[in-house]
Amino acid sequence: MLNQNPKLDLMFQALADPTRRAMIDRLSRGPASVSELAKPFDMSLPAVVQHLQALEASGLVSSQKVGRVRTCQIEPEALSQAEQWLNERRTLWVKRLDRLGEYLAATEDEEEGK
Amino acid sequence: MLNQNPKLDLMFQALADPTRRAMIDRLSRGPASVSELAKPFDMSLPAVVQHLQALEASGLVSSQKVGRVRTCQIEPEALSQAEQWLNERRTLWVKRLDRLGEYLAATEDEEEGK
DNA sequence: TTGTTACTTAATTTCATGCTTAACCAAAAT
DNA sequence: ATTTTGGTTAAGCATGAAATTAAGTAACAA
Repeated sequence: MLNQNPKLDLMFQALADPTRRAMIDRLSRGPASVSELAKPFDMSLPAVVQHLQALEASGLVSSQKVGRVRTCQIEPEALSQAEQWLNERRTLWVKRLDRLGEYLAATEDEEEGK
Repeated sequence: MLNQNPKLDLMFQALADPTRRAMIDRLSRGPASVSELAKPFDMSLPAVVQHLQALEASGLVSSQKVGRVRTCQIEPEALSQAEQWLNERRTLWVKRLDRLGEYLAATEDEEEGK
């Protein structure tokens, strides 16, 4: 079938979870360690790390370990890809609506011209 | 802490499936009936309808039934909401990076001035 | 060197998702 | 009136995702 883009699957899947969106929200304000990221959540650390793995697998977040601390940050380019997918479809639709509107306006003018 | 916006859960969840994205892609080119939407997929009709229900539950797609034909279309406002969520976080991050860049440039100037 | 911090890995349980077939309904067509 | 078309409902099944606890490792601190 059309449009096999498995990276988008992983991105939107990652974004579907409120915990993971909250993590992205936190990271949009600056980098954070795993335990900083975990702090707001009432959830075990391994659970948080699994969410983080989903975010990294999707490419939305990256991380490096220095000493024993893993620091995470947003990958804006990946966010942008998801954003663009949505934007392209939406504007296609909207432009179609615009053309339809113009057509209707034109045919109304014809009616008036009779 | 959690779940400020459950509608976003449903939207991103809906977008995570390639079949459903292909449906949105199709609908971005204009409205379609259920069986038109189903045609490209090697999948039973009930399966297609279930995907459609996920799209409608999320608000990304709406439909009306006339006679025995259900016609579906995109809800651009919903697409836009998902788009905005991504855009806000990304631009927050990017602006932060810009400020950091300016700061670094400024401290380098100081070094040079010594 | 001993303990604490900051994760990491593994095993398990529970619940949701995506798909199927079968049966059903109601509008159109013949 | 009967059949076909377009869609709906229901039940069941296989898979995968989200969480848990328990146990382990490696860095750093006392």
